Amino acid sequence: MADVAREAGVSSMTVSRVINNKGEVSESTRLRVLAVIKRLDYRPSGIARGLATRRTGTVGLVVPDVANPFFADVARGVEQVAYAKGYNVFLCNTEENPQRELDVLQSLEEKRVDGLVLCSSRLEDDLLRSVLDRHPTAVLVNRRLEGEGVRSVVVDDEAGGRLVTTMLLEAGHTALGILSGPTTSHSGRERIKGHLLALSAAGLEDNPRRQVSCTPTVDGGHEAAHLLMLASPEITGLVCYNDLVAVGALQACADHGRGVPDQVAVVGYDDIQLAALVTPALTTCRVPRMALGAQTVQLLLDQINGCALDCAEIVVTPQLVRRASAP
Amino acid sequence: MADVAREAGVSSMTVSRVINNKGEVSESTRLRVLAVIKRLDYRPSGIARGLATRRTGTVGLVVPDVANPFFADVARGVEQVAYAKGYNVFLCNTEENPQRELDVLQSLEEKRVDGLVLCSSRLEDDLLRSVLDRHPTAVLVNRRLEGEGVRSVVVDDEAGGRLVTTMLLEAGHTALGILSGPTTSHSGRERIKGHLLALSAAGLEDNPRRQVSCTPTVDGGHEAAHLLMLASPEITGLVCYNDLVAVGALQACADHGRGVPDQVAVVGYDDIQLAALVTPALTTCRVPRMALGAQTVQLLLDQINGCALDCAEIVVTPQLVRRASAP
DNA sequence: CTGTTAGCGCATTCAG
DNA sequence: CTGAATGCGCTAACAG
Repeated sequence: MADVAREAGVSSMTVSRVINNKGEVSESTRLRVLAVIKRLDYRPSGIARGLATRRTGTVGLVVPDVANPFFADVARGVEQVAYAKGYNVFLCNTEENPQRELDVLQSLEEKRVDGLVLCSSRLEDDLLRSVLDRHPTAVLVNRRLEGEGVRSVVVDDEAGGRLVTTMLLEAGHTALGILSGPTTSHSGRERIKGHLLALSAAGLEDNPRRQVSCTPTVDGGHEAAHLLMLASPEITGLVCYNDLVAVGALQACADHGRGVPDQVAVVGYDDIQLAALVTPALTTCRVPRMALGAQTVQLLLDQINGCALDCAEIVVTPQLVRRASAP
Repeated sequence: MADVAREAGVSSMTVSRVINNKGEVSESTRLRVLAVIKRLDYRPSGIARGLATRRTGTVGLVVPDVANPFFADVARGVEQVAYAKGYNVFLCNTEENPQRELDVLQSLEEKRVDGLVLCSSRLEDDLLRSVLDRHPTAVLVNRRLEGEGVRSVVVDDEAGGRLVTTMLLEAGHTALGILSGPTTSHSGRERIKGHLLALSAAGLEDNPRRQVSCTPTVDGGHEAAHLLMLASPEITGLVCYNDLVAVGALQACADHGRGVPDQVAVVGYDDIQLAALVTPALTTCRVPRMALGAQTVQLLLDQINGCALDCAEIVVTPQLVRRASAP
């Protein structure tokens, strides 16, 4: 920078002003400085600037695993708007390991990131709170934390569950089965809640015999659907925990000689790549993952830049993706 | 840091020494300093350190799109070893846009990254060379660049093509068809080369009638396989451009009433998630994507730290994944 | 509109 | 084994 200043016959302060478009600089000197910058191929040091301004133009993104398509999409959304706003993002995997999560959080602190997007933290409330206290600002994804202004962005799985069931109901189905996945899944329970809500909203009773849990795999869905159709042959619609389960259900329908969607409608959840590739293609429910990431950084950057939003929580609603396996 | 020094009754220099384990420090003072650091919850500023040492402990990872499973896996491998070595990684998407690639490369330069992993760069040779000149060190993935020491890590698709064909040959098949994908694909051409090499190594002649190009989709594979089986019914093995094409081939075999793998063996390429989920599960060829990322940063960090490796290029070889659709 | 002074928080170099 | 002086490259706060 000193070189630029000397070559342009000005002080380094003026160069700084030109670079940052701050303060008034006469058009003539600004052009002269710009020319020298170009000629010397000068790039300001973000490091030095960071030291002087205490803002680094970086955010940390902490995810369990980028190779998981869900977080990969979130990461893409995050990177996209960060780029648009002139920020760079540090990507950190925790591998579901709390110790590693603490490690990366500490290293991000040392890197002096301006903000943090923390996805599905595995840390306990108190620990998480104390770690977050050391960071300027943070937004949580898929996790809530009571207390001072830690904002969250969460997925409304109950709404998702309601969505798919309502659609089936509106298409005229009255006997619905649900392959509800592992009983331990929190989001799974939310979806069941939504399912039941939709049922009662339509004036239908819940029939426990039509609900069966299963492992969240193709085989799990296959077997569970088989049992369900045996026990309750009147069923004409199958709500599935996720797309893999739905693919299994498709296989079971084929075994039973029941056409999809004519005799049985099948609907999945997640909208993984596979969903569009099977035959018939799956109608399913997708959480807009990229948008989720995008909204999250948006919120974060707004907060960093003082545009205080008073919302403590954003909830993202899943969307129905209509394909061939159901109306 | 000054606080720590004062509290511990030493100079800041001594604090610096204990933090970095450099220079001799008496055990007693080191313990005292460590205690104060812990008590004050002190975290050294990577920014200040970076300004003083000209090393930031960061690397840039530039990919076309993290949401693409291939690059997501690479990213995971990169992050993994970077973490192990104490580095943080900046993730940047180019969205296949050369201008954006230039942008992120510039911003990474301003962030003063210690090194760069650049995947599938879309920049022309000269431009790429000039950009790379401004960076301390860089490793290219899936791209070569003649000239001074720019190292590359590339996938050996020819070997992959040879691998699958050789396996089929060794299983006793002598009449092989190949659904070779789009003629414009570079890696596709490499695989065909490998296929032909394997054929001639086994003393078999190339039969052009048994090769047909297709779009790299399920439908493309379906149609191409159909035509191939019609024209050359003697074929007992199908080598496919990728897993989607192979799934299409599976469908065509079903249409023709030919059992897989008994009457026709089918083999895919890539090992996408779908490959293990279809019936029969696909035998396929996988490039070890995470390992690719891991090896690449490894190479990069070795170079950064002066462990001069004289290899200019690492080539990663795909692996056979044996499942149900072929021996 | 422009320059000066000072310091961001640390590590390097040299003295003790 | 420890400390003092100096500078990394930039910007904030004032002065002109």
